[in-house]
Amino acid sequence: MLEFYYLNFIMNKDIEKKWSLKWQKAKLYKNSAVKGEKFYCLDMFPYPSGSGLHVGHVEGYTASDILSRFKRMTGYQVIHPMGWDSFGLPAENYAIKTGVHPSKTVASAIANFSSQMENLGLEYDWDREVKTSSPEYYKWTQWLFLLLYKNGLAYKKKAKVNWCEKCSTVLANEQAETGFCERCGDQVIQKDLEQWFFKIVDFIEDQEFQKKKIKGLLSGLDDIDWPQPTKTAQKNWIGKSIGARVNFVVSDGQENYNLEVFTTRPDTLYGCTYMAINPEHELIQKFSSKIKNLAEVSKYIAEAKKKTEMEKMMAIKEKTGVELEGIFAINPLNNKEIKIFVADYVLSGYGSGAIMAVPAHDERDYLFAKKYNLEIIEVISGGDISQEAYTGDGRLINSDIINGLEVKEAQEKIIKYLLNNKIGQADINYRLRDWLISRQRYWGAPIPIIYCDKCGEVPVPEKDLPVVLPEDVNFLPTGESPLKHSKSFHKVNCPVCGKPARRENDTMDTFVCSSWYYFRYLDSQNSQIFAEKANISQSMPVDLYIGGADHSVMHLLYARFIAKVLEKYGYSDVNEPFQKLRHQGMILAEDGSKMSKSKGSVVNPNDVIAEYGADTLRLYEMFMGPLEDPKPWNTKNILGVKRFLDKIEEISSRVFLEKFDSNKYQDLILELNKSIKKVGEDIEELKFNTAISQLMILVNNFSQFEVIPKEYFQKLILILAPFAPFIAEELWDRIGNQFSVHQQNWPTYDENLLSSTQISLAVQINGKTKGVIKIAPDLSEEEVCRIVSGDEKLQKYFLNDYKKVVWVKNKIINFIF
RNA sequence: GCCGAUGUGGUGAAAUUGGCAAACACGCACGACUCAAAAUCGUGUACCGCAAGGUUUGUGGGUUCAAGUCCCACCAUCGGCACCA
Repeated sequence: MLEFYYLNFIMNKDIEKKWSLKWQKAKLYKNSAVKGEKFYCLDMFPYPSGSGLHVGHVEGYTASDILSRFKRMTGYQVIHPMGWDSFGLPAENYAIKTGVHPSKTVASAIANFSSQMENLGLEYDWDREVKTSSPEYYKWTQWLFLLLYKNGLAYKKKAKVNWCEKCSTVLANEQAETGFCERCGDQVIQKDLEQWFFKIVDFIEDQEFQKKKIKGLLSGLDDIDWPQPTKTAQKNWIGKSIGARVNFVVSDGQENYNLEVFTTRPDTLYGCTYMAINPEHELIQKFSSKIKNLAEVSKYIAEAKKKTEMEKMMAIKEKTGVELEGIFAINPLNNKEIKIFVADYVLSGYGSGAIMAVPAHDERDYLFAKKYNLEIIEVISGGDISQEAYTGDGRLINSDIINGLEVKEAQEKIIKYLLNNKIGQADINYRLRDWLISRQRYWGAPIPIIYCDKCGEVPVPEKDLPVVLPEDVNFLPTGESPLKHSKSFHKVNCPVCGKPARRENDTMDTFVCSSWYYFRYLDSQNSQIFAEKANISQSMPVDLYIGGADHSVMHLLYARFIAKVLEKYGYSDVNEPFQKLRHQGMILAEDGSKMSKSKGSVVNPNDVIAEYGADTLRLYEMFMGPLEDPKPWNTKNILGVKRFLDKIEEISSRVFLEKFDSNKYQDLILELNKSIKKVGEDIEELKFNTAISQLMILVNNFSQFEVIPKEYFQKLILILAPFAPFIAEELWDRIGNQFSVHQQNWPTYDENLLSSTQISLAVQINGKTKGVIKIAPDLSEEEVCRIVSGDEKLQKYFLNDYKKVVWVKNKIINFIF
């Protein structure tokens, strides 16, 4: 008993510290010496925040850690790196609040994160570590920018951007979705600014370049093993619409103007009864002198501009607009004059910013037409347009040349007609826009462009990279880029003519930094190139990428885009960077809601480690449920896995070496073999919860024996090792084995033993299970029938003859009466 | 509104992918050890019933010898998107 307490005492902290020091010294996880197939296991690298690792990080990182360890034990050369997504707004905002320079807060956060990771026993290869805010890293982020720039994929244009007054910065569409700044919650307004864009739209479809076929962002999705919802989210985000462009003539009776509109329903063109343009459309300027009610129109436009996203959302049911009196449009099919409205339900960034409205067959146009008493012409039969718009299929009516056709045929015929008469053509539109990458912020990678009075926009020569982020910057937001006022930063001469020039003030979106980091891991020290192509060929693609579902769209889409750019220009030969992707589900508070600071329901992994130890935390999080499901935290349940580990430790004191009679251990041997198989298979499929329950069953088996042969116990320790690396190492040591358990091979199991074991077969009468019989595997139907009819308990069911037997070998026998 | 996911005991969950529903844990109850408590160990624990037996995977229908699993309709919860013509 005394010994037992002693064991418990030295568990946890002491052994954890002891072994992690030893592991570090031994550089256990460097795989350079190992032969065998590569396995690239990638975690989404964290943003090193001041609050440290979250239990959600622990979940994903433990999962990849278990798999990496298992893969290494089964002979793979595992690449399992970690790094820091250390540029970005949070560090800068924190700096603004406290006055402490971001480089300092980031450095201490990284120190904290890495020590937490070490405490958790995560086996990263720290020689590969990258930090996006270090000049050695962002040099290559800038190089990447230049690669895109040189190939016409990075360009500058004036654009309406989402602007947050409080943060004094441009926000990506994704960061301003609600109409309020994602970071500070302030209202987002629209502002016209010169901005840098990456041409992501060019990579939506497949392309050919120098006889190479580059698969696009859409078709590439077919080749990868990702959660279907994530693929669908990407597809929807890209938002491909197939339709036609139609030429409308806009006129005031004298002067004509050609206006093309995009539609997915060219078949409904005869039902077009008005046209609507967005409030910023150039048509208004063009005809300003001809619009009779210009004052009213201007007022509407001004109001529309002021609308918050919130009000716009409310307006989904209540459409507004103003007719442009004095001008009209002509439907090119029937030359009918139709009214033109300015309406804010028409988006400026999509298509040409103008629509042909078909109230009978479009819900939005229907609402608008009802409100303003506009004509509604039914052109597709099948609905009741006195009640609502009909968007389904049917035969065309009131449509001259396409009357009687089905929707699909009508579309084809109309497109042909448009083309023949030069009034339109087939067209495709995407919801995805080019990627706005400039930020008027300090804590990011500077955009490597120089402006010269004489030579204009000049890219920084590659030899001058990195363009170092200056330290002498007042990073308090002023409405302009903080870099604008750094003297040292702008002390530069034009690389072309040598005259004094100025640098670009903007920095890059942090998503640019995180779009290529998985390449850098493969050659993190290289100062000549972002990553040697040979290294890339050898190690890419990533075999498993684990990270939160919150990155389903942005990060993953941008990373795929950049990978495709690198492939196109010959720097890599992978098209899809992440072969398999899995998300860890969100860990919720005990009551099933999101963990929140204000409610005080956030669980700090440090506390759990302090109380129960790292192995317990790892095991608990993996035992909670399926990796991908959202799961509520339950402090009580931690005890279950804690007891399980204590039990193993207790058993270890009963391990002995002497000769033994294996016949006494038949059941244990069988369970051990079963477990080696099942745990291995479950890890491979990321089903850690069931792997652990099998380990528990096995341990319960062990605990029934007074004395336990070392041979068996050490196999248990081996299959436990990926889950609970500290305790496994400690017990491996205690039973007298050489350091380290983490350098051993995964044990093998006896397939013959498993397949020759008796199985239990369900016996059903009329489809209901009435009993179970134990039989040898692979018995025939006749033999099983004989056994069943001889079975005492089942005999009573066989008073009459049965009509039919359903026999599924090794599974079930069903007698139908 | 649209898209997606989920729904199984008091709780977290499992179910070889159409073949014994509730494995493994938590909790609870009772018992052992203890002066006592904690810890630990043992037994029980889906529901109804003393039992034989019957019922049960959000609801209603269907396919099948057999449905938690497949099909149809509906309901609830969670997550994402926001007028993309």
